[in-house]
Amino acid sequence: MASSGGARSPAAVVLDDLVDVRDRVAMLQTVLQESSPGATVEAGELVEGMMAKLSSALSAVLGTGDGSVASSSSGAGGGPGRRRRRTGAASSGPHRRSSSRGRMKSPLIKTVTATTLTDGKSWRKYGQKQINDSTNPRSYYRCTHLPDQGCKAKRHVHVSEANPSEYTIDYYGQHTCRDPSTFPSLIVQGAADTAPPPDCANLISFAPINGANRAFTASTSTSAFAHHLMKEPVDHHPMLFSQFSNYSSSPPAQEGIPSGSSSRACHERFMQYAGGQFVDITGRSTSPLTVGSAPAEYWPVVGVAGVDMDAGAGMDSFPSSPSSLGFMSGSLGGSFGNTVCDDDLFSFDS
DNA sequence: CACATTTGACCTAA
DNA sequence: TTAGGTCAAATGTG
Repeated sequence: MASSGGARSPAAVVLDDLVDVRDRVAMLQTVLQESSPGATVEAGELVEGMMAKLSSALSAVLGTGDGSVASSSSGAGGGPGRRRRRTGAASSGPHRRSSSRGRMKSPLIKTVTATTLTDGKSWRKYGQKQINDSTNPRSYYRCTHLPDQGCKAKRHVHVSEANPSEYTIDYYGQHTCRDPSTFPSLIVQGAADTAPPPDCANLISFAPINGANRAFTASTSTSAFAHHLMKEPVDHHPMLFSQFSNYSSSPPAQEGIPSGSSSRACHERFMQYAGGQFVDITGRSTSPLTVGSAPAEYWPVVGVAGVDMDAGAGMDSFPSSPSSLGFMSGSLGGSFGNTVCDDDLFSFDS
């Protein structure tokens, strides 16, 4: 990506990258259609999701998106102030909101199944609903930082019917907050230990947190990637510790686990973006129960480019807002560089 | 007291 | 009309 283009605007760079990725995905889709039908179904769904994601991103870049930035209603500017009287709310006019409720929601970013609800982010439950086709209720969470930072990330959680000990979590919207506990730490490391197969271009790999057994598993739609994404437990890298140790952390809130303690947040994410491909990403989280963080595809590229598109829900790992990627400052100018691979690398010399 | 969760009402898209 | 998603008062918890 912005290999040498210091002159190009970040948006342009991102746009090019997204277009490129989309094209690649399209090609992959074509290839898959020609391979075995069995594996194709899943992969096909994955590709569809990716394409949707890319389209969404492109729309955002082009300014044609749904304007997830239009935070007029979501309390970004400070949630308070909207009190709705229960009685006669709808008819009493003032409290009625036309488009700020209901189905206005961020696009689904990711669906994962996990044995714990801890994903490295701080969530606040705002509702629970018995869903028609499910025996278990669905719980609604939004980022704890919605009021103070306007973070619109949400997630829907419901107990897996197939396996009650697991949760199926749908992530919506991206985290724009700067929760220290989830502040991403990116590092490019040699792809040595977890080199994905060559056919896994644009692959992001997240290692399970702490090597703990509680790890996200791939969702139905992304299981194809799961194997690579959750590859292996990886130790945190000292250099990251030192580099980001200034961020304190607030432990992620989790169901049944009050977020009170505070500790350092050593959230680490490693990724490598080389030659237009994400080679490897590993992460570590602080919470003992934590699962790894991030569900697979967090589109770090978005963060790099600073495009505010809905990339990662539950985005524990890759806040896509430029602000939350401060340590990558300088990268926008195209100076991705000091890392292992070629021009499309994250810069850490903040 | 501050913040999180619960829960029924409200709202909107399908 | 219904189902899903959200709001916000009430309640719980540290």
